[in-house]
Amino acid sequence: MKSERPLRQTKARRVIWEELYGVTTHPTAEEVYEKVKKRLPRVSLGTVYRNLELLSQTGKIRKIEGGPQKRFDPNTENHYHFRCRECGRVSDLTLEPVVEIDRAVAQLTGGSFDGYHLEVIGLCPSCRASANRPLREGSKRRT
Amino acid sequence: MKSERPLRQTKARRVIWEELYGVTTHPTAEEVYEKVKKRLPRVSLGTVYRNLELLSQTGKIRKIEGGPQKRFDPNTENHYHFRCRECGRVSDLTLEPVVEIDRAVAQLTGGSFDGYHLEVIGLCPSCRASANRPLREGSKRRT
DNA sequence: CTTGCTGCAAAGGTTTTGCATTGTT
DNA sequence: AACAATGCAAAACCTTTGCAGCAAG
Repeated sequence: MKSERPLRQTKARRVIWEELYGVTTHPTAEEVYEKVKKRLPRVSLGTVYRNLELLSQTGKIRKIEGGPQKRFDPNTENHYHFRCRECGRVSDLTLEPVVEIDRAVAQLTGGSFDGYHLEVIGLCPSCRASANRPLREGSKRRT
Repeated sequence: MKSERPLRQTKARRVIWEELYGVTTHPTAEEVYEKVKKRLPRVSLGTVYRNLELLSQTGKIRKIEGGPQKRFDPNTENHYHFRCRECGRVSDLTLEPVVEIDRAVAQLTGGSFDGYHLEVIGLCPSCRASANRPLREGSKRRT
């Protein structure tokens, strides 16, 4: 059912993977691009997008949709996310998987589903702190 | 903390709400626009976007992010969604809220969060059916 | 009357894509 | 030598926004 591809090992691909591996910041494509560019100055944004897409299709990373930009997570294990409604940053919710979710979802879909995504929305500690100040300027930009 | 607005009752606003009320299809802004245009031919996409945003800010509808386009749901009660990885359509998962989720999330965030969204990814029955056919053509377009 | 709302169109931000060239296998 | 992958730039997509006129309160 699933055709396999050659998947050549190229410099760009390797560096993109290396820059993603181990980080817990869930960077956007743009952020990955900036990192990679420091090591491969001639890399293009398009290449970064193409590889992030490929990597997530082959299951090596996870694509996180839900905000204005897609984000990418090298951690493909079953875990949950917290998204700050103010700055847009995504962090991990490190709790052990709620077995009730898996059970309920499996029952509901008759067992046929690829996976699920649990995302909690709130104010991150940093933004909560600045929210208590008089706020001199509107905080609009998402980072 | 929350300033209230006048919120005038305009024709566009009312029709947008009426077209959304009661549907379970989680339409995109474009889809709402198409519906509304049949009753108000001069309505503009911008107006639809502005009102959908306003309606979700005032809590009358729910904004569903997660795909290439935002979708809108008149059902603001706590419920979960199923998204087809093929056609992109979103349907409701009608199970009673998994109390364990609320409990776990509350514990994890120290009780401070706005809400959460559980989205299951899989193949909808319709797309599963066509996936079993020889498939003459690639199915790319999201609807 | 006041000012929020609208239509229109232009701009904005993010992601995708066509094409000639380069790099892997 | 084949052909996947890249860089570059243009295009595609979805959403937001400025502005002048309209309309709800």
